[in-house]
Amino acid sequence: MSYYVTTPIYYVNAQPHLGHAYTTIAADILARHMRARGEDVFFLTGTDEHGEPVALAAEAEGVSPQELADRNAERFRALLPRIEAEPDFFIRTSDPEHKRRVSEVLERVKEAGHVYKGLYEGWYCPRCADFKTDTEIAAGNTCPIHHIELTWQREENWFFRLSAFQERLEALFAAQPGFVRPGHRHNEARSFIESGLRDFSISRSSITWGIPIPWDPDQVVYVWFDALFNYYTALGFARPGEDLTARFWPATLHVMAKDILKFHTVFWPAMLMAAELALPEQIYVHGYLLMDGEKMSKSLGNVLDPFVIIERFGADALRYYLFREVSFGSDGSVSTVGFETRYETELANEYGNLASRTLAMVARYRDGAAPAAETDPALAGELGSLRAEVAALMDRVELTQALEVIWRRVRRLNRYVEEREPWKQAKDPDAAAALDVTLASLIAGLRAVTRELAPYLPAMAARLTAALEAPRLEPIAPLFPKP
RNA sequence: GCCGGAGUAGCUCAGUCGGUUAGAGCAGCGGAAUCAUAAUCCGCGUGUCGGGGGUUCGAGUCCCUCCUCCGGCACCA
Repeated sequence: MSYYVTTPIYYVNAQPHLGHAYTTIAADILARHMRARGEDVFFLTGTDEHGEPVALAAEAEGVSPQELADRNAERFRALLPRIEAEPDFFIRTSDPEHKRRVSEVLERVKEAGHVYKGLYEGWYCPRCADFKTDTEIAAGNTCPIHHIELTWQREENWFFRLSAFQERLEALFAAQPGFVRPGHRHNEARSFIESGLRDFSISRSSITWGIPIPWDPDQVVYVWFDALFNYYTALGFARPGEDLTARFWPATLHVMAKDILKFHTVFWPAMLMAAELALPEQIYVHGYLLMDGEKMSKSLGNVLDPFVIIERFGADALRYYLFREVSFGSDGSVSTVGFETRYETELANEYGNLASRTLAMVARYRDGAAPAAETDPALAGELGSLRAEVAALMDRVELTQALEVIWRRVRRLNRYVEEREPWKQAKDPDAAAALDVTLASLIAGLRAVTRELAPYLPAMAARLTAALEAPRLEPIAPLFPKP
C-alpha cells in the first residue's frame, strides 16, 4: 500500500522554531513507522516562498525575493537532519517545475468554469500594499502597522468559485466522518462550510513575487492557491525522470497545526474537486505546544529551545518528549523542567536502564550468549499484541497513545525483572533453565519495544538493536546518559 | 452574538456503547531488592468527577441550565 504523508510547506519569512519541528517530527514518525511496516512511503515537506511578506522583507533588506527565499529555505532544510527527519523530497514553491504545474492546473480549473473575473474591494494600506480585514483595522480607520489612514480600494482579481462546491463539500464531510481528525476539527470545518461558502480571490495584482496567472500575466497567483498544490506538484518532479503521481496520489495524510485548518479542510478539497483530482484520504490537525500554559513567545522568555535540548540530550529525546508529554491533537504545555523529568525517569531510568541491566546480565550470567529459550508465557501475550496495537493507533495518527501502549511494556519488563530475580536464579544451579527463560524473555521484550519505539527514537533504537543482534551481547554505553 | 471544545487527585491527564469500591503518570511518604545509568519493584489517595436541576434500577459518562477558560466565525502564506 502506498502511504503519502505531508507536512505543510513552511513560510520562509519565519525562522524555524519548535512548532515547525513538531509537525515535521510527527510526519517523520508516521513515515518511519509505515516504512517499517513495509508500506510504500513518500514523505514530503518543503517551503512556501511567494507572497507579500517575503517580497516586503526582501525589499527591506535590499535583496531579491528569490535571494531571501533561497537563504531562508536553507534554514528549514537544515532543520531536518537536526531533528532526524528524513523526508523523501523537499519542495520549494519557487521550483520551476512547481510553478509550471500550478499554471497547468489553474488553466484546467479555469477551463472547467471555476474561475471568473471579479472585484476585490476593501480597506487598503498603501504602505503594506495589502487589504485589511475588519479585525486588522486600528482605531480611526488606520493601519495597525503603519498608523496611516486606509483607503477604500478596489482591485480586479480572478476569483475561485468556492461557493459552487458547497454541496459537494457538505456531502464529503457527511460521508467521511474521519476525513478530518480529531473529530472536533472535523466538526469545526463542517460548521464553517455549513455557514456558507463565499468565492475567494486567487490572484493579486499588487505584487509580482509569485506565479503569473497564465492568461493574465499582470497578476500573480494568490499564495494559498499556489502553496496547497505543492502536495500534488511535488510528485511530478521529486524524482528526476520519474512521475510518482500515479503511485502516490492522492495523499494518504496531511499533517498540520490548527491555524491552517480552513485552508486544508475546505479550500483545498474544493480546489482539487475543481481540478478533477482525487482528494486526500485524511487530514490530521494537531494543536499548539504551549510554554507553561502560554503560547510560545520569545518576549515571554518561556521558549523551550529545541536546539539546546538536541545539543544536550539528542534529537531522540526531543522527539520522544514532544509526543509523550502532549497528547497529539490537543494543545499542551512543554517545559524544560518537564523535559528533564521525562528524560530522566522514562528514557534514562526505565528504558535506558532496562537495556543496561538486560545486557549486563546476559554478559555476566551467560557470557554474552543470548539463551535460546522461548519467551516466558507470562509475557508473550502482552508482547505479541504490541505490534498490532501500535499499528492500529498509528493508522489513526494517535502518536501519543501509541507511545503509551509501548511504554506500558517497558514498565512491564522492569517489573518482570523484579518478579524473576535473575540474580538469585544465577546463584542457584537448579534455576539455570529458568534464568535462560528470564534472559531470553527480556531480550525478546526489549526487541519488541525497541522496534516500536524506533520511529520516535531512530538513533538510540538503532544502537540498541545492533547491540541486541550482535553475536555476543555486551554492555553498551548508556543510551540516555544522565547529566 | 453564533458554533465548537474543555473544566476529573497537589501537578499533567485517561476514562470506549451509562453499570461493580473513579484510574494512570509525576511529585510526596514508607518498605523490599542489588542485575543495572543509586537505575528498579512493592505499599500508601476522605477527589463535592465546575455549580444546579432532570432522565434512569444506576450518570464523570445522556438531557436542560448556569459559571469559567480556550478556539473558530474567510482570503492572516
